[in-house]
Amino acid sequence: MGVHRKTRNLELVLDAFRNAQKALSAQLLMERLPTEVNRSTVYRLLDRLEDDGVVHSFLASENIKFYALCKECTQSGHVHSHAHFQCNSCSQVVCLEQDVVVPILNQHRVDEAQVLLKGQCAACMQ
Amino acid sequence: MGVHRKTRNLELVLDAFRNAQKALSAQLLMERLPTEVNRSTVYRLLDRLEDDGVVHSFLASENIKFYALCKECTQSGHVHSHAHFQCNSCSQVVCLEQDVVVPILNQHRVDEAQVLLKGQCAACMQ
DNA sequence: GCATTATTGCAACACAGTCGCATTAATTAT
DNA sequence: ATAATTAATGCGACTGTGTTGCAATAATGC
Repeated sequence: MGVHRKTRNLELVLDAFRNAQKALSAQLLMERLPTEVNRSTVYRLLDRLEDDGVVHSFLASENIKFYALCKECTQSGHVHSHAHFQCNSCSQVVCLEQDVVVPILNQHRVDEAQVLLKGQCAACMQ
Repeated sequence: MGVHRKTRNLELVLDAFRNAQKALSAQLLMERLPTEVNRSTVYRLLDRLEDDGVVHSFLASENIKFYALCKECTQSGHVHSHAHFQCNSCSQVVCLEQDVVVPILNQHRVDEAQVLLKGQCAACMQ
């Protein structure tokens, strides 16, 4: 787990993710924190949490990195064959249950698959 | 096709993609152009080519947008269920032939799937 | 050739994310 | 409990990708 101290900021970040129940960008995360936390600190916390297998990250629209709590990851390596969904209307991002069938390639060795499905979420289709 | 003029820069960009035979970021593209072309111009050309269905774009590592020539796209809409592969060692990005099986979701309507496979390419495995 | 207007280059900007460094605070040893 | 250690933080400056307004340039149609 590396060296860690149980700081207030760390708890705030984890609480935010638990309450959100979805993926958050650094920006969205900061907006959800009850007290202001420095931008650098937030990025550093996210990096650490990712290293420790607590959250995973992936890219969504507009070149923005999203983070979400991991369910099946260990520190030794992230396992993220599950897909992510982003709504083109409200931009919300969620982790999906579905695993993605990673094609077998003879020219390359695939270690990881990042899958982002885009479309409309239930709320925005009404 | 919108309104277009056959400019030297446009030809240079298209030639670069044809010669590259792989996906390029704006940065990589500029490095491959025989004469210097302004950064804004390059981005504007890429936007236009994407609108016209000539190239498609997707995000790779480090939040960098890559572009590649389209083979089956029309102006009316891009079709990109094929996957992309990026090598973790040399960072090269290529389009794969394989189509991706997009899972069926009852909570969302999926319009598009962005799939980035990451690992090691043949050249880097030696 | 001339007029029209798309394209270009420039400079300034916006934004996500990073880094060095001095300060603060969580943990450990005494 | 107090002091020492060092991880975590905040700040400011910075990097890199991508965008935008505007004046100058050049491709096209006549």
